[in-house]
Amino acid sequence: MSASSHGEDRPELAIVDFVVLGMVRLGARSGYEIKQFVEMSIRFFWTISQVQIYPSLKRLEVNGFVRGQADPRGRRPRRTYQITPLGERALEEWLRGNDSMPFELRDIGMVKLFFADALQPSDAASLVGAFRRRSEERVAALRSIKADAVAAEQDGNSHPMLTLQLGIAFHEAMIEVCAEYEERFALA
Amino acid sequence: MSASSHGEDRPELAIVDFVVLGMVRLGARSGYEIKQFVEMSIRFFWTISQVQIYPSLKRLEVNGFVRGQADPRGRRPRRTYQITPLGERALEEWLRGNDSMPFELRDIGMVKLFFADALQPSDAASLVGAFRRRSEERVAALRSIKADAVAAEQDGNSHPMLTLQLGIAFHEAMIEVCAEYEERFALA
DNA sequence: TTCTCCATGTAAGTAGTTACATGATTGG
DNA sequence: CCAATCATGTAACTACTTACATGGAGAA
Repeated sequence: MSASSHGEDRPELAIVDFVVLGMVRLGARSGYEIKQFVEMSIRFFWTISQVQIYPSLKRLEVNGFVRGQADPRGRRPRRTYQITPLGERALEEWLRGNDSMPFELRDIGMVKLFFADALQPSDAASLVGAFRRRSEERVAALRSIKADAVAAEQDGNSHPMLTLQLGIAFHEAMIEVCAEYEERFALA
Repeated sequence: MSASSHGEDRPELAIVDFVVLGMVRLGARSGYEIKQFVEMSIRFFWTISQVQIYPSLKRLEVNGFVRGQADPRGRRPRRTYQITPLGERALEEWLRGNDSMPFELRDIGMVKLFFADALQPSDAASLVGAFRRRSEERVAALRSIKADAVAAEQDGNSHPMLTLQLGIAFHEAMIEVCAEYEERFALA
């Protein structure tokens, strides 16, 4: 029943597992740090909740993709992880697999905009304004984490910067289209 | 426990219900047509599966937001729906509520790009290329449904056109950033 | 000592998907 | 008569979230 290419009894990995694996590769050690890394980087296009992380680390360990060891801070228990060569290969394989790159954008804001003709013109206009402002805030937030991307770049990881630029460009495009629309509406 | 403003025993509505309600308002009659409308319009930023639609229509009917009637085609059973004034108000209220417009973008493609430094440079480059091509295809797909947006516009619904332009601008921005990155990489 | 952060976990729920099943109608 | 489309449904599952619980460590 398992789709594992080895036909063994290892748990099948989900997307969250590759995200966790990728973050361990980038230096996140504990589950707690992984959550922080996600919040500082990919949260603009992917989120994971704290609850998902610990079972995920277990699955990765069972598969031999990470090695974990008890690493308490004083009397506070902690478990830290490192990626294994097997894990590196698994991550690469997942990244190369063109099987699973469906375009998947889910945005309630856009849905609301789509239906905005159900509103009074003034309410519709304020919805467009709210949408535009949301993107303005996001651009500011993205600009504020640029230093992290620069740091990653100097560490040999240039793609975080690429996704940062993509995010900024995305929201700038939203702002521009909204502004044009608002202008047209103001003239009418 | 129910958050219904009337404190009654009506089922709480989820996002999918407002999407269905909005589509009924735009003229989708049966569950089948609702699915088609979604595929022709908002599928680029929101999808719903066929399975969700029929329970959703029931919830909306219980709430009095749509009126349904048996409307068979020959011996094939069919149920068609219309939005009620109460439903119009509920939709407007949901659209106006600034409570639930969190930015929610979930894109595996971007996640893969973020982690692409784990790959050999050539593999990373082809991932960027695949990402760019995905957006190119999407722009073409969006351009091909422009006629529908124009038709909607002449029908008094101008916001579908706005979301279409947003989609096009979004992907054009992705293409541009990727192209720049690819150029830089090619020189290195 | 009290607040914030570090660190992990359980339980219960909501949302959404895939696979499958059924059967009528329409057009070539 | 055969394929595509119309039309609805059930069952089982995966993914993800929210709420809650616990407690040590470090700083003010």
